[in-house]
Amino acid sequence: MLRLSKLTDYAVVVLTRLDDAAEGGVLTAPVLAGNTGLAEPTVSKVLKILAHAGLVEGRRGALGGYRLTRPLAAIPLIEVITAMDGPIALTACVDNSFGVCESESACPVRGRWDPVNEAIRRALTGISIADLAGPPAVVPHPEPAFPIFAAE
Amino acid sequence: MLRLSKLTDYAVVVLTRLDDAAEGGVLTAPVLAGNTGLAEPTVSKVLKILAHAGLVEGRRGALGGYRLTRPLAAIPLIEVITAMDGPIALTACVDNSFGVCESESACPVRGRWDPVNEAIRRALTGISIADLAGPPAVVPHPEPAFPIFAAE
DNA sequence: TGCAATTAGGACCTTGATGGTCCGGATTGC
DNA sequence: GCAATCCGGACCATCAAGGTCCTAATTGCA
Repeated sequence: MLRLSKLTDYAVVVLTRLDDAAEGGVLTAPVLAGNTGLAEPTVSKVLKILAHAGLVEGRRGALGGYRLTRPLAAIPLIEVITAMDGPIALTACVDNSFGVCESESACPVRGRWDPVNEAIRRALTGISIADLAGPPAVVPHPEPAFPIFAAE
Repeated sequence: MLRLSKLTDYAVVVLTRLDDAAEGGVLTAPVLAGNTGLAEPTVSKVLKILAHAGLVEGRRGALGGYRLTRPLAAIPLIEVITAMDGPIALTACVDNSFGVCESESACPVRGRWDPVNEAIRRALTGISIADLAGPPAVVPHPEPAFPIFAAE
């Protein structure tokens, strides 16, 4: 499906909600869980990963919480995806690790996926979380009366 | 990881090998399995899916086999990915199917993934299988002495 | 007409990653 | 000292992907 994980989706949602915090203020995981409608442990997990990637900052103790380290506009989408899902690599034999592919000599596309990854990487670098969150422009889903999408 | 399935990888390999067939000639699944180093049932599965998508054509009976319906250069990568992995949709709530997301009203990125999908789709449309298979240009993997890539 | 080769279309099982929860420890403010 | 909160990890369940196999349907040839 070429889909990214739900955690990444959650991460984007949490990040946008985290933007609601007052200047310098922090939001706790339970509060964010309430705002997003996600389960609290899940939100915690997402925040921990994001904190590890340096996208958010956690402050412990009473009055603790999380806050963004940068404005949403300064966070490219690819950074969130990389943090949550790991590096973009469409196939196993695409990174420079050899020896994993038993039919290496017979493989005609060896090392050929790199440009594809690059193309996707470029496409994802130009989009920031702010682009995803807003502006509160026209919602491209004007009340579809029935599901157009054919389930896979 | 934002990776596509192995089957898709196999599909690309099989397609490029299928290109080796003489003009109008066909290759059987066992032969292709031998050429690619993949297991025969797996190759069969891939070919069946590709045939269903109209990318290859199967001919039954003795002297049967598979052949390409188009030259590799006329097959965009995205078509293979769509055939093997299904439509490109990064998140569950991205297609026009509603009602699956319980926190729909609270979700600030609702419908916002579409441009992302579009960006990726565009990036993948410009690449053909022929681009992946060849030309037999410089291999971008000149014998790396050690793995540079940090395993996830 | 019968037989062999081959694709077509599934069913089936196994395995691994993902999603999600929980617990103990460390830190901070009151 | 106590309560609130993050931090780090372990843990388990679920589900889709990967892979194999079996039974038709079709085709060419003897």
